[in-house]
Amino acid sequence: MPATYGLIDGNSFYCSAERAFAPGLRRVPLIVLSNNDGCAIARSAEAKALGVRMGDPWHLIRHRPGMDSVHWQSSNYPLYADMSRRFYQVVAGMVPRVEPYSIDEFFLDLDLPGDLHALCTALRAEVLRVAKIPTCLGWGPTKTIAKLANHLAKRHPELGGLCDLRSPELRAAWYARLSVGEVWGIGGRTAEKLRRLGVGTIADFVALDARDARDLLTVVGARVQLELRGVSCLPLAMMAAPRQGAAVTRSFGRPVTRWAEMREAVAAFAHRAAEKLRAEGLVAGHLTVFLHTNPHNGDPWHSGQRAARIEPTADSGALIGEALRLLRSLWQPGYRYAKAGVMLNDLRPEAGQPRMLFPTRDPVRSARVMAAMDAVNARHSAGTLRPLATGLARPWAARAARLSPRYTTRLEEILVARAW
DNA sequence: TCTGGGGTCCTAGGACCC
DNA sequence: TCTGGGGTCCTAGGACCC
Repeated sequence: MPATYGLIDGNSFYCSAERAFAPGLRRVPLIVLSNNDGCAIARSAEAKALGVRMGDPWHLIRHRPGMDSVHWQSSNYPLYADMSRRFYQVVAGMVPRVEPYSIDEFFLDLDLPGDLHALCTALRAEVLRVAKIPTCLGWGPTKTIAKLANHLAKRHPELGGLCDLRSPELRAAWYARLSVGEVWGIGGRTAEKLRRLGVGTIADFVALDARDARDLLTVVGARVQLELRGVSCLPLAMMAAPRQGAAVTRSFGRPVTRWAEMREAVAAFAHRAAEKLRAEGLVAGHLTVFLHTNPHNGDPWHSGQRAARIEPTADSGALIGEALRLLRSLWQPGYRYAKAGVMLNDLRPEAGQPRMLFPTRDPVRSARVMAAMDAVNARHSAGTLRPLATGLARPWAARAARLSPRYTTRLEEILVARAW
């Protein structure tokens, strides 16, 4: 187990990714909106200074004073995924043991010889130079402390983007000043529960009797407490754990009221989920479909969810068929549906699946058809070939009014971008 | 008019089974 | 008066994370 864990993450990662290819965005307050151009999910420092908060619905705050200087972008996940890959390559080139934690964060084993401060400074500079992503880096004896150190590096610019929490004395000083809700794994609900019991700071929480921590917050909270005390419970996992599920869920660009539209949307979600499975060589033995109306706008509420065990498969047609069968039992006309989704679970490797005694389709033929479709879509672009059930016009598709070009993965979009 | 998507883990009651 | 226990699966929801 490493003696020192590090955490490096990108500052306002999606904003930084947008700015990497659009110098004109570098000096303006910038936000990136969630799917459907809904909420602010990334804000540049300038946008934060203007009071845009994480998760603010843009349509509710855009008319506030000062907001007209804020530039917004639709989210562009292929771009961010590619920027993340570049970020990772730089990090992995300088640190031997790296755990990808999220699209913009990596845990590091910093149990390395030499001047740690100098290494971390060089790492940040190299990520900025090569991947064009500004970062912060924190480190300490456990992952939870590294996460806290990273949080401090971000919150306190005077630290120069770096924060070393290896010293117990330094940690104690910060613990006394910081709210327990700032700890990784202690969310708003838990922080409020603790506050009502007189546990306000991290120092209060660390001083809590271990049995009380466990009784109050289960094993999860007990582990957080141990980690904050400097006892490492969370190892570095360089290999990603096998995924347990694959979900495709979307808010619609406008309310869906017609069965034909809902059927097409759910078929498209099932097809996309099937593509995710095939990309990883997995099949699913369990499928869930859900739908619901808008919980925010006063529309009559209706929601439903239905699941079924299925013959393990990654075949788009088979999964669409199962999804639509479940959807039919959920559909109630007369409602304005805002969102639906398909979730696949009980995933396992396709290879080595036992042969069904009475298969309902020819598995060899299915695999050939899917492989051919995936190959065409990889060579041309996603959605070039797809099951007809997923619809042509797609009136339910999410809004994305200001999508940046996929600078790093689509040559034709760069050419369009240059013509701007 | 417009309020994200995709994960993980945990809990709880009811149905059903042996 | 006393009315089993343990397992799985289902639906639903809560909490947390990015």
